[in-house]
Amino acid sequence: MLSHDRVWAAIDTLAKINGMSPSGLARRAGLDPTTFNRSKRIAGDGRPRWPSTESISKVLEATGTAIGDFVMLMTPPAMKDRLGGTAAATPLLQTPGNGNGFDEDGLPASGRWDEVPFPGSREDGIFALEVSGNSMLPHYRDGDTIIVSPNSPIRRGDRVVVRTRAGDVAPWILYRRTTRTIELHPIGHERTKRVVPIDEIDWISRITWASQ
Amino acid sequence: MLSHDRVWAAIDTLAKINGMSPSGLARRAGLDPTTFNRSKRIAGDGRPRWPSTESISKVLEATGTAIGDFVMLMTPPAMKDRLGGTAAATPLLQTPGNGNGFDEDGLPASGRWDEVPFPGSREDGIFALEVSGNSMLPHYRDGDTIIVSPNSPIRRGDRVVVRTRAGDVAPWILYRRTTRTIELHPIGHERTKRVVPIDEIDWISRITWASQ
DNA sequence: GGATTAAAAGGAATATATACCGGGTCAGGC
DNA sequence: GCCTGACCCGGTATATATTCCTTTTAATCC
Repeated sequence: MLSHDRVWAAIDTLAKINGMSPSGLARRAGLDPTTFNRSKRIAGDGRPRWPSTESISKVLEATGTAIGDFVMLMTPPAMKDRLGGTAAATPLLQTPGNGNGFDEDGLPASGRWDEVPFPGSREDGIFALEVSGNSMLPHYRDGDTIIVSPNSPIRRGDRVVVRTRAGDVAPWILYRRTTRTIELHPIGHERTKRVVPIDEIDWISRITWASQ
Repeated sequence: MLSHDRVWAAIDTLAKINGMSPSGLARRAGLDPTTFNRSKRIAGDGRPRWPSTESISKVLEATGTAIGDFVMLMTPPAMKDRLGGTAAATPLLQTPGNGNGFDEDGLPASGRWDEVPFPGSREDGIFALEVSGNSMLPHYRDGDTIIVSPNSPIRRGDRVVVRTRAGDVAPWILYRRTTRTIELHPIGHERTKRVVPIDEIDWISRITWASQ
């Protein structure tokens, strides 16, 4: 989905990546420098104000940013520093579930990440998680590596990694998705299914591969 | 980037996917049914008119569509590969079990192979198999891709692909290996374990990855 | 400290997208 | 044929984003 604050956050991040302020970014895109002012993001009556699609288009054009990259900026695990990155190794978080390894934006915090040889440039936003414990047998065994692709579209039945606002990071099977909640089924036998309100979800990313 | 006609094309496609017309989609999203009319997409003076970001957000919300899916709809060759990454091509055999497609060394013979985006050149010997049928649930589902690496060392407990002299190609779990026989356990519930004499084995290769 | 510059707030004017309205077209049902 | 409903066009009114302008704040340089 597309939320008001994330669109604006993505614009701020895009400006920062390109070494500009929001007003500088607007000017560079041929817009009025005040277009992205924080004071223009919420109307006087509290109603949220959105940037127009055309303004977003101009900003992408001006910075040479692909729409997919912009989506990454809106998606927390899609990190800003990946935009211009060149490295090809995939970050590996070895101890999922403890809520660490990610910064407050849900991005992998540097310093806590190892790397694993798997294709996928930083632009893809792909990262890896190492499974600890055997609670997800028979699907994943202790030590298995799962590859997470934040930009892959997610369909019902897909295996996903979910991070909650509480900081839990765990694999699930996405079952039912409504506008307010998502239903997650466990991978493996030891856990039970959950119905989680959307606002408690930090991010969801699809699991595309798993080591055997 | 984000172009005017692609945004509108994506809205049309999104409507069609959900079995609606553009006006029906607008109504469903709580917008005026004429919002997406073709007559509203270009102003009288020829100036392009864009849907607002808020309208796009409402449409995604109403159809339960992720922003990533919408981007895919905007991308002309709606990339079908669900890998989400850029990767080299790996030979893919789509109909395992027929005994063909491999040369006498057990490596993929050219001419009969499709390709799938996964890293690994033919020099690595890496190839892919597409799972047909659900006999290996819950491990592999119909359509899953498994990556086979003939040069990886094999240990007990590993998941392997075995080709017999009879020409069968199938995934197994390697269990016990003696000088004369190997014991193979099934992947999934529908099959039973086998003890196979070594001389009936054409080759064994380890499964290193599986698409999810 | 004073000058300069960039950034941002806040208000008014303008530009642009949406809502609303009436009418035309087309397909399906009676 | 006639009705109904969905869809779309074209015009006007309204809502909303942007522009333009002025003022304030903050950082930098002299």
